[in-house]
Amino acid sequence: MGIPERRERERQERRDAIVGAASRVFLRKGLSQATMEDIAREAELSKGALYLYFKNKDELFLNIALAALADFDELIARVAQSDRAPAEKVRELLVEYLRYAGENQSRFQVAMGWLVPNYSVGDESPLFEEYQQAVQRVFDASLKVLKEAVSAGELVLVSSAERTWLQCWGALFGLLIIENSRDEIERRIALEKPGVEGLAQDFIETFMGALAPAK
Amino acid sequence: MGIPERRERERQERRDAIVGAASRVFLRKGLSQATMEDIAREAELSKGALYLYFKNKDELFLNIALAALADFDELIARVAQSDRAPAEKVRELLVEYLRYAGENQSRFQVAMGWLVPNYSVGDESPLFEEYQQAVQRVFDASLKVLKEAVSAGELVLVSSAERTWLQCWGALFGLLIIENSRDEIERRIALEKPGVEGLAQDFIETFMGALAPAK
Amino acid sequence: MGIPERRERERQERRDAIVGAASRVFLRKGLSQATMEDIAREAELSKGALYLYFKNKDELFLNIALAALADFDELIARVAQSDRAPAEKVRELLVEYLRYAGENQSRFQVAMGWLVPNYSVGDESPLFEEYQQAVQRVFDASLKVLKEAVSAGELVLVSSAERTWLQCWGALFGLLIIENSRDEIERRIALEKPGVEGLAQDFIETFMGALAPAK
Amino acid sequence: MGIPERRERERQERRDAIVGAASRVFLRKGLSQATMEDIAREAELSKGALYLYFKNKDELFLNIALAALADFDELIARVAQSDRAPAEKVRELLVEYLRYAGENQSRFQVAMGWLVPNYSVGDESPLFEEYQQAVQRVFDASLKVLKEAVSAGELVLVSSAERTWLQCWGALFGLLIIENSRDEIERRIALEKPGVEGLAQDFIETFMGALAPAK
DNA sequence: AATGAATGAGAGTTCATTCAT
DNA sequence: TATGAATGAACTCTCATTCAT
Repeated sequence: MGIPERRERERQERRDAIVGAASRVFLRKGLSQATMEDIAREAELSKGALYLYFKNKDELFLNIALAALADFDELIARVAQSDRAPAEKVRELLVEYLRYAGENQSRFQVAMGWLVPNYSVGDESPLFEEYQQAVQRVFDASLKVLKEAVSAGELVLVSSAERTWLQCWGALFGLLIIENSRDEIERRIALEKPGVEGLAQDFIETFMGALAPAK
Repeated sequence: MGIPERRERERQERRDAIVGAASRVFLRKGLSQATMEDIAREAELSKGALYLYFKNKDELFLNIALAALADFDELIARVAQSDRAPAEKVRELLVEYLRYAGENQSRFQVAMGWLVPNYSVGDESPLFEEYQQAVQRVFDASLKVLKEAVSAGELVLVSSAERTWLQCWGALFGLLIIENSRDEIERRIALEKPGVEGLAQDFIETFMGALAPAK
Repeated sequence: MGIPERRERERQERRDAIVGAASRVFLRKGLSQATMEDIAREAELSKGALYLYFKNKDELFLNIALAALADFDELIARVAQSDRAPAEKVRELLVEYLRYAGENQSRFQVAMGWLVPNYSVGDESPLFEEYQQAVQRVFDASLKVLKEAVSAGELVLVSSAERTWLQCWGALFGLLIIENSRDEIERRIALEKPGVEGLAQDFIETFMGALAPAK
Repeated sequence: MGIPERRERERQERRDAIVGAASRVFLRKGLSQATMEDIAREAELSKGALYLYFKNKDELFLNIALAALADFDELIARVAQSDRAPAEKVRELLVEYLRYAGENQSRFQVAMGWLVPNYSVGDESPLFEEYQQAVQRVFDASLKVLKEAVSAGELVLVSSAERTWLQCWGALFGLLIIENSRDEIERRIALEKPGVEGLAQDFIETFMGALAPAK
């Protein structure tokens, strides 16, 4: 517990603080509208200080995305190794996914934000490839959970596992966007309570119901 | 059909051409990264000319969204007035919605883009209120179609019509985003054919199936 | 003499004005110390306007250098085609070179400035190759004039033509720098009149004298 | 030899090490493009430590120049006090000058760099006057060596001693720049071997030859 | 009505300098 | 004495908007 250790720990804390500040700002404004000035202010630092921790704006973004994807890796592994029945694992995976998205709104949205045109990042960064691989890895690992439930005969698909999974993921993605856009939506549509809350959660039931084999 | 009429007609045509050009550019680049220069070039006009037709970039954006919403008004009315069975109207509505989204990708994405943080526009524009009202109008009109099918006993819902409709709309929204982000996805995930195509289309069947009453 | 012609002419004039302003600033401050702001102010324009005429700072610099090198091309061709005796052409070339350097101090210094470490320009610009080739062309063309005088037996060299030429060029380069640095030098050394004026001119006589064959 | 003495000695050694590191960096990158970070890394120190020894970047620069000028003082004195013939002292001085320039490329370039616009330093520093005086002193001392050779009748000048000396110095300056810019030159001109090497050396012979009286 | 040159605020990024430790 | 994190001013470059023609 010497000085270098404390330095290193503080450095890591500061990095994390920046990542947190940046994801909040990215969530609020979107990648291209968020300025380094905004992020610095949110992190209560000077603009220049950001560059002591991240090479540039793209790498800051990619680090956030990678952090979320690393969390997914872990989440998926935890579910896969649990001792539930295969079909239960699928449900558990979806539930955990939503829980994570709810608890880490900003990080989650940033990680998934590339689906929207102007989020896209230049691919020159050396981190970009790492990021691509992480997306693939997460997709594959979660797909594997579904496939095992199918192999076990616990779920029945109408199309390929990949396509089914994409459909589920895409629908949840849309529903999460809507849940997260509550303010924007309420500025436009008057809704009865409970409004948009829990939409994605409900979808899981629909989805699992549709895959359960007729008894 | 005097000269002022022709003038006015030509002015409107030019406005439409700009709206078309702008939505293509917004689709390609996203709202904040599309420049007025880009739009002018796409419209084969000078930058300055854009300002003769639209007060600023925000109003240009809002006009696109309003154009799409006007198309929806028409589309919904057409379906509502058709002589199909109520439940069929719901299916028809969804199919038409997707068809429109496919045929007018750019206009559609722009109109729906406000759900995503970085698309959001300042709300100072006088057009903004008009836009809000249009969203509400479209939502209500389409919701009415669903409610009629429920009243007719042709569809059975587990939760409120509003909520069901939001769920359907949100899921389709996510799936359309994914279909439209094919390139970005393929940069990250290797997929077997047919990739992301038709995901939303398939979802309609799932959705309608879930609502059909047990016979 | 229509409007487009006038536009084009004005555009070219503006370009030239910027080139002039930029070379004055580059001369005063050096490439890396001169800011686009400085240049804009000198040209009585806004910063942004510079970018309407030149892609970036490097290309602005390279355009100046290329303009000077084009002048050299012409100058050398004019001397080479004159009907003087070969050795006289060499002297003429040097005299003209100095005259040009005197009359276009800033442009000349900028074109030659790359010999000094921090003038150096990134070599990514497509203009850079053109620039390299122009330097080579000027060097070769002027060297040819010297070689002809040698072939004609009018001059006698102790080492290779290339090396002799480099020596002459290098010495003149140093002397011109000193002449152009009069202010800096006078801040440091008290000199009798005429100070540093005409140093390079005098050197030509020394140089030509050293090459003339003993009779 | 108490503790304070050792302290002082160590401090001076550290200063010298920084001066050495800085001149290497200045040589590589030029004054304005060398960063304090670069210098600190080269000196294997932290950025902050540089400021314990030098007030700011300008003073660091001036210290390098002063160090070189002090070396020149010594060099000139050594030559002046040797027991050679006066004309030989002149040659010796030039040879030693080149030797020093070759062996201390970086220090030399920095000391002489003020002749080139972009090296120039603000003249607010209190060291600036000292620097000016040192330049004058070196120039006068070396000029005296030339004058003695002339008085002794061993050299014959066509113009004033001062002017002759400036001419020699300027030409050598140009040639040394060229020798030191080998890389930049080779990026632009294809030269036969030996390229630019020894150009200045050769010039000394030409120069001395031109001053030797006809026997 | 239309142009496109011009503006100027503000973006990302760098770096000399300061300062708590 | 030495560190290196932090600052903030200055840099290059972009772009929505204006305006003379």
